[in-house]
Amino acid sequence: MSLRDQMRKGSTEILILSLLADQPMYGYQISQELAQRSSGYFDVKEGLLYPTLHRMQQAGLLQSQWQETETARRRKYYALTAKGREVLADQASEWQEFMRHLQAMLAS
Amino acid sequence: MSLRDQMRKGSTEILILSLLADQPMYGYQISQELAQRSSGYFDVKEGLLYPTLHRMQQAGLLQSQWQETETARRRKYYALTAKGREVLADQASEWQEFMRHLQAMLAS
DNA sequence: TTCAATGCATAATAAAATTAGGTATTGTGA
DNA sequence: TCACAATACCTAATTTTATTATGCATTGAA
Repeated sequence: MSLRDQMRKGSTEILILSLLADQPMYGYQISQELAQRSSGYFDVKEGLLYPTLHRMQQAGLLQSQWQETETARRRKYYALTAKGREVLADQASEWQEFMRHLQAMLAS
Repeated sequence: MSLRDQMRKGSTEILILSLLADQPMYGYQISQELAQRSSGYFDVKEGLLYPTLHRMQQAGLLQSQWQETETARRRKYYALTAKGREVLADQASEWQEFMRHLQAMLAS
């Protein structure tokens, strides 16, 4: 595993939660948006994305809904639940705390 | 695994490298120093610490040396190698980049 | 008409964490 | 004195989260 891959461990959930706070999205769209908004930095592979979405739904953070498009291509849209919003707020402040501590350690 | 534990994934190496940049330390001291300097935030368990130190030495980032104390308690001191210093610089900037991107995603 | 892109998914494996144990010495309070 | 906490090293079994590699199906473009 590369250095960059390794340090991204654990950030997948907050990224997804953060994205979905804007609006519901489907899996493929989530991966595209993450890459686009980070200029390619965040690149969540499918083998990680879908299991993570399923796990988060199982945990009650997301709800999903199949939607048919005009072109008959099926998409499963995910949206934050109330619990998902709570967890987003919690995780965001936890990440801030983590980054603050890490910054301090790197600075000294 | 708790939320905090999860997000600390991948940060162990940079923390160790960063600490040892100051001075050589032995394993137990490393864990104590990390906890103390972060007011208890960073708490690297022994089951992670020692295998990590061994792996980093294997990778040529650290060199170690047994030292006997006046009380006959043995300590294995670890010090950064030249390669370890390079890797520290690399990882530090990678972490800065990661945090910058994550901040951006959380802000939007 | 083939091939890239879209869109979902799972399986096998790897890396890094956890908990739980083991060994041994030293310092301390009841 | 003597049990127990702290110091100091280590490994093993397991869990979590990542990777790569698949599979299936539809759509769009060269």
